[in-house]
Amino acid sequence: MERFKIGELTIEAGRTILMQGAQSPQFYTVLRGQGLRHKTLENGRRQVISFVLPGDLVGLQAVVTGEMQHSVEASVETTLCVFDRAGLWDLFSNQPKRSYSLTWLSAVEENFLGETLATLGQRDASQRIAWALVRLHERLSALGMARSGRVPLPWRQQDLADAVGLSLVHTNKTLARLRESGLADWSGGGLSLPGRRELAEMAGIDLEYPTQRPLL
Amino acid sequence: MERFKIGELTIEAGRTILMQGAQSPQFYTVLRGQGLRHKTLENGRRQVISFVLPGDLVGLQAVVTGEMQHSVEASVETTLCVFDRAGLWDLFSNQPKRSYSLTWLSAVEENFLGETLATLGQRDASQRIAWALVRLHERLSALGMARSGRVPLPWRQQDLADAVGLSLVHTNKTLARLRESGLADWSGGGLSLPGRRELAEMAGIDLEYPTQRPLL
DNA sequence: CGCTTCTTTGACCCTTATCAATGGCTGTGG
DNA sequence: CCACAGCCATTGATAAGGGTCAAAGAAGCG
Repeated sequence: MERFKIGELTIEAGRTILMQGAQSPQFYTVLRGQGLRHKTLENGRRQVISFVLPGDLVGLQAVVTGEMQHSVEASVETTLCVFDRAGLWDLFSNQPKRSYSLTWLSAVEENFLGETLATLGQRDASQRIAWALVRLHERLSALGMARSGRVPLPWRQQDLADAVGLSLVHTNKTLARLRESGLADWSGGGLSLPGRRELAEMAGIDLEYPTQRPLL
Repeated sequence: MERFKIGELTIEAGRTILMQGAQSPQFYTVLRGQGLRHKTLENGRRQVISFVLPGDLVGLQAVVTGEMQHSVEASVETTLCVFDRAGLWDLFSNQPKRSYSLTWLSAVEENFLGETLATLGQRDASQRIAWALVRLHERLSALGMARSGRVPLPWRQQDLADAVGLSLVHTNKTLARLRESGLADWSGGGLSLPGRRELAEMAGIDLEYPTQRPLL
């Protein structure tokens, strides 16, 4: 793999990694950090497509499609592993295992987007929030980023709102309700879920589903 | 490619191709026909993930992830090209070009899901409907399935409603408004868009974006 | 020709968006 | 060290978009 790796890149918090509309000669893998993908519509509204965590692939779209259809930004300082567009072809030619992993990642991501779609399309406000919190907590825990049940959640309420398709105000009020009922505590950039089970049930999530991801 | 192709499979209208929760030793490519992917939630509600058209890949998810997270059904008689799970590995080992196409397809699909997400999250009812109609018309036309501007749309209003996250009733009323204003005419299983430009503008779609797809 | 499935329409109301302010925290400069 | 600016969270009031319910047409089908 080292052969295809050009180098590492560290991006400071708040900076854009890839811009919607941009072409990119490179794509990345996240080594450390957290970020988000988002898309800006013509009407000025913003949709957060997904939250980006270590192990995620970023920018393959631009390499393959020619142009990014969404932006990716770092929410905290983030370190990326850089690969070259040209290397991608080498990869497919000489590293069937690795290219398979790549497709694997794509398929899992696609799968997750399908679930997100179902959430936006068919669940009400509290279910959406519960769903997002449980999934985030789950993924971050699986990455070993939990410290006594608390995982880092460096995003703003506005980001979550844009992710689940709710207004900031309503997101805030829904979060407040969850906090009061002792199910979820998101504060100071950290999240813990004392009522993980209840939240999962509320959102209609099957907890026994450990969606694994391969590393490149 | 023929080496990996096991055979062809024809499914009659209304039948399920792949069931949510099922494992599948095969995956498919659509040769002819139309269908839809949908996901059923615990609360009984249904989300249509996407509409399936010729050239689409179906069931790669089950091969890669182990289990389908959504169902796929044929809306009209549909012919599939069948590939074997084992063949997939051969493909990656010996056909870099083809495996690249596979990833390509995945990436494009992922991209499209992102746009769908933005639609459900950030657009109102008429924008969603307009978006869906324009996109469907666009893809079907690109596939050469248009006859004097009219493309086959064999789905029910309920399917469209479940795709864009609206109720059947509201979808119906929104469609009625579009019909009265002469922008779109969906009837008798066919769709024509006299007001394609206006609809695209209403939905905030960039029409100059011909999302191409490779064939396997 | 009766049955089922799908579309259409009207009435009512609930969830969520929007608007508008206030409060809290942090960093910066005087 | 305090005042001020900026960003984000919080809260209340009001309104609207879309959901739900219910029932009546249409249309395909055995």
